Amino acid sequence: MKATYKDVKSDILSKITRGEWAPGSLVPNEVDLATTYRCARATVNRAMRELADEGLIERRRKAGTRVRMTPIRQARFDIPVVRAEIEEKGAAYRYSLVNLAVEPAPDWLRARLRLGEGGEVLHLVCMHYADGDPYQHEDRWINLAALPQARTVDFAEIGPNEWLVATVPFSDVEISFSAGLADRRLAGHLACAAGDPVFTVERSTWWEGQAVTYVRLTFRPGHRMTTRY
Amino acid sequence: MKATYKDVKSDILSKITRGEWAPGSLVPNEVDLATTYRCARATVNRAMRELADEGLIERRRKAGTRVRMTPIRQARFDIPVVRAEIEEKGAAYRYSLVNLAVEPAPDWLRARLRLGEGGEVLHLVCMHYADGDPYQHEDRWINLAALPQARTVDFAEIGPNEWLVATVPFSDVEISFSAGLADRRLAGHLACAAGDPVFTVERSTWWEGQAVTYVRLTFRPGHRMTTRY
DNA sequence: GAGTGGTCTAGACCACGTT
DNA sequence: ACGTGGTCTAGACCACTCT
Repeated sequence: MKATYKDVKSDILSKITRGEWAPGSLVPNEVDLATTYRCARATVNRAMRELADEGLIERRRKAGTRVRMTPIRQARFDIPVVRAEIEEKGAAYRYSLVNLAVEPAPDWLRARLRLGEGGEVLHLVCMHYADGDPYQHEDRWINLAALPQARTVDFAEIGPNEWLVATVPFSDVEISFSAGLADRRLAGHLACAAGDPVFTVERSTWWEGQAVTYVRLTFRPGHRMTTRY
Repeated sequence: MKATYKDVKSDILSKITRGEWAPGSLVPNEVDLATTYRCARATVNRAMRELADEGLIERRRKAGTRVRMTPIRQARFDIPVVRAEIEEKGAAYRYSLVNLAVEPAPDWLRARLRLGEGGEVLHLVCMHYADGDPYQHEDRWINLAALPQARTVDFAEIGPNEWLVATVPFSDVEISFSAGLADRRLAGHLACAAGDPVFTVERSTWWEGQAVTYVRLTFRPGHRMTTRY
C-alpha cells in the first residue's frame, strides 16, 4: 500500500525517537525514501520538511539530511487578545481606562522602539478584569508620529489593544516574558501585596520599519502561561 | 511571470494586514487564486496552508477560507538545552550537582504527572553556570518506574537534562512559565537576594502515556525570554 | 449534491553547496 | 561537476461539510 505524508512522517519520527536513527546520523535521501515507502518524492519531501520545521532534523542541499544532535524543541504560545482570553474561560470581561496622557517619548522607550529624537507618544494605563477581579494591568505607549489618529480615539470606550488590532497592521513583533515585582501602585491595581512576584509580558510592534507601539502587560500574581506539544 | 508560493503568501499577507481583505471576509478559492497568480493550485495551496498554520486564516472544506476575526498571533520559543543556550552566548558552561536522593513521589508530583500510588522518584538539584556566574537552578524529579536505569547514572558527571534528551524519547510535553520569589535557599544558589522575583519554567514530560520527568527551572533575576515574529 | 480544501503523482527544472 | 533538497506543474481523486 502507498504511504501518505503522515505515514512517512510518523515512521521517520519513530525511527528517530526510538534511536534507530541516532542523533547526527545521515538520513537516506528523498529519492530512496520515496522508493522505500512506495510514494512520490513530493510526499517524502513534505514529511521531511515538516520534521525540519519542528526542529528534529536538519536539511542541507547536497549534504543531505541529518538527525539533529540536540533536537530543538519549540513551544508555541498563542498570544490572544485579553478580552478573548478572559471570555474563553467563561468569565465576564470588563475594561477600564486608568490614565491617558500625551508625552514626549522617554529615552528608554526610544531605545526600545528604535525611535528617533523628540517624538510624542500617547501613554495609556488600563486594567482588564475577569468577573470583576483584576486580571491584567496594561501600560501602553503609542507612537503618535506613526498613528496620529490615536489622538482622537475614545479609549474610555475601547481598549487600546482592540483598537490597534482592528486598525493597524504590523509586520514585526518582539515579545518577551520576564518576572517582576509589584510596586505599590501596581499592587493597588492588581489587588495584591507590594513585593508580590508578577508575570510580565512586553511587546514591541513595528510596521514597515516604523515603531507602532510598546506595551507592558502585567498579570495578577500566580498567573501561568501554559502550552503543550 | 509566474508566482512562487512565497509570492502568493506575501501578497495575500499584505492584503490582510493592509485591510483589503477584512477580518471575517471570505477569501477567493484556490482555483481562482491560481488563475489570478498564474500558477498551479498546489502553489496556492502551500501558501494558504502556511498562512493557516500561522493562524491568520481559517480554512474549511466547502465553506472556504476566511480571514480570522482576531488573527491568533503565535510566538514560537525555542526550548534549548541549557548547555547549548549558554555556549551560544559565547559563555563557558559549567554544571554542578547539588543534591541527589531517591524518594517516594510526593503527592503534588503525583498530581502533576498523573502518577499512580507509591512509586519512587529520583530527585535531583543542580546548578548551571555561565562564565562562573549562576545562570539556572534545576529541580528535577525522574520517575523511576519508567526509567529504572536512572539509578545507575552518575549525575555528578552528566546533567540530567542532557542524559534524558540523549536516552529517553518523549511524546507529550506540558510547559509553563510563571513568576516566583527566590526563597533563601534559592537565593543562595543564584547569588541573589531572598525575595527577588525569578522567572520559572516548569516542564512535565510523558512517553506513551507514562510519566517520565518533571522539572522546575529557575533563572537568575532579570532573565528574559524573548522572541520575534 | 456540489463546492471546497487535502493530498498524491510523475515528471521537470532549479538553487545551492560540497567536492 | 554533481548530488541534494526546493519548488512548480497539470492532473487526479478523495474527504469533508454546507445547503
